[in-house]
Amino acid sequence: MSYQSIKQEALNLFAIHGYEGTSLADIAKQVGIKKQSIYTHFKGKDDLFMQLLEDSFTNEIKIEKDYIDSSYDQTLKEVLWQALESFVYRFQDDNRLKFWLRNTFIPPQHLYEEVINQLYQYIDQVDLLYVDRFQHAFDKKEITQEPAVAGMAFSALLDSIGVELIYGDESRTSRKLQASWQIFWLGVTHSDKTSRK
Amino acid sequence: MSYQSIKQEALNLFAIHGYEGTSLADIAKQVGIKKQSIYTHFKGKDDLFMQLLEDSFTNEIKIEKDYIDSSYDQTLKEVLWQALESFVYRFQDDNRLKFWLRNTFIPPQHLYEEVINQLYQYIDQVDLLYVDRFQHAFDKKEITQEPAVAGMAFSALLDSIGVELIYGDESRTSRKLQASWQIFWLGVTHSDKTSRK
DNA sequence: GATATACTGACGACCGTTCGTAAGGGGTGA
DNA sequence: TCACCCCTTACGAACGGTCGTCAGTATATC
Repeated sequence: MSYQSIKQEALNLFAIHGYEGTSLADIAKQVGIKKQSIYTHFKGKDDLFMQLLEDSFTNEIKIEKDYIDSSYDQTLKEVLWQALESFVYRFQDDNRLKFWLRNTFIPPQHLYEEVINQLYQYIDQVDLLYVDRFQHAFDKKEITQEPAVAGMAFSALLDSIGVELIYGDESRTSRKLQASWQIFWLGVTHSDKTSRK
Repeated sequence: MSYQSIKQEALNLFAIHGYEGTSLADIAKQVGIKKQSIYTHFKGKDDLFMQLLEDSFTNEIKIEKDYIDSSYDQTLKEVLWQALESFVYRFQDDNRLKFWLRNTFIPPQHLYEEVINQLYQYIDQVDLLYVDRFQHAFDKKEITQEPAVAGMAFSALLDSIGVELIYGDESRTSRKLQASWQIFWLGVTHSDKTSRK
């Protein structure tokens, strides 16, 4: 079924070259059809793009939710580190995450509203998941810093790894991940009571 | 002189809409001339873009260097916090930083090599500046973690703030900056003993 | 025959770029 | 002072391309 093929190839191309950098002719060529045939399955370029965005949104939310929900019997340290590792792995292995990151970061101008709307939904939902998980760890005295603060800092850590992944230098990504993680974990488990911001 | 005007307006547009999202006609319109007139001053779109990139590169390097060089009599904590604040301020105030971040993050495909080359030069030089500064602070026992690790972690912090700035939610940027900074500073000053400062 | 799918052909719009030309100012020599 | 040339700057017209899109048609399946 070329409906799926079109989606697959479009996802790959949009992930690498972005919306403006990918033409319908490029997509059709990858699938092995003519660009006009895309209109049999989609209303147009915007429709195709938005369907992919919604798919990715649903997919990313589900992955995060499943992972966090099934993580309450592990230690927070394990959970977070694995989350970081799987983030790196999925970025390199699967174009869906790359598509999501790239096109929410730099959306096509005329679809900005709709894209950013989905992005904010995603951020809110994921943040909620993490805050709950951090609260749980805080109650179990795994961390000493407030769950909201620790959650925000972890979210920032994920962002910075995303940046590094897009920049593309693997060894640098690895070093930065190691360093950030080390400092982060020391920070959230800090025990000096006299310390304040 | 419209040479400067073209540069100025092109910088603004490239910063907001990116390379592909900005046409020569758009730039010319902002300046108040026709698009053909741009060719009086520049070889073409690529030439204009690359000149802006080099300007921004030089500018960013100089700002960082001047700031770090003149910071050795302040405490590291002050220096880093001010660096973060001025990063946020400059991003919102001046399009040059926005241009630099956006177009090194997502460069036009056919200029990828040249752009990424400049970016790596920038990263290397800035990292060097920071590592030296962190080493200085380490020697003065302002931090407990290794300078290279602390520097990397701080660089990651900057990246994550950059992401948040581009996402555009101001209150969220502020909260994330606060949280990340708090965790970061606790992390780099972490000690096994529960000693007061 | 109805339906789903993919094609040919063509469209208007916009893209970056080139060419020839016109306007303006400054310096020069008569 | 004036006429001349040069050089910079800007523009109209047009080029070859690519873009997303649409209408009409052919083909295969059931």
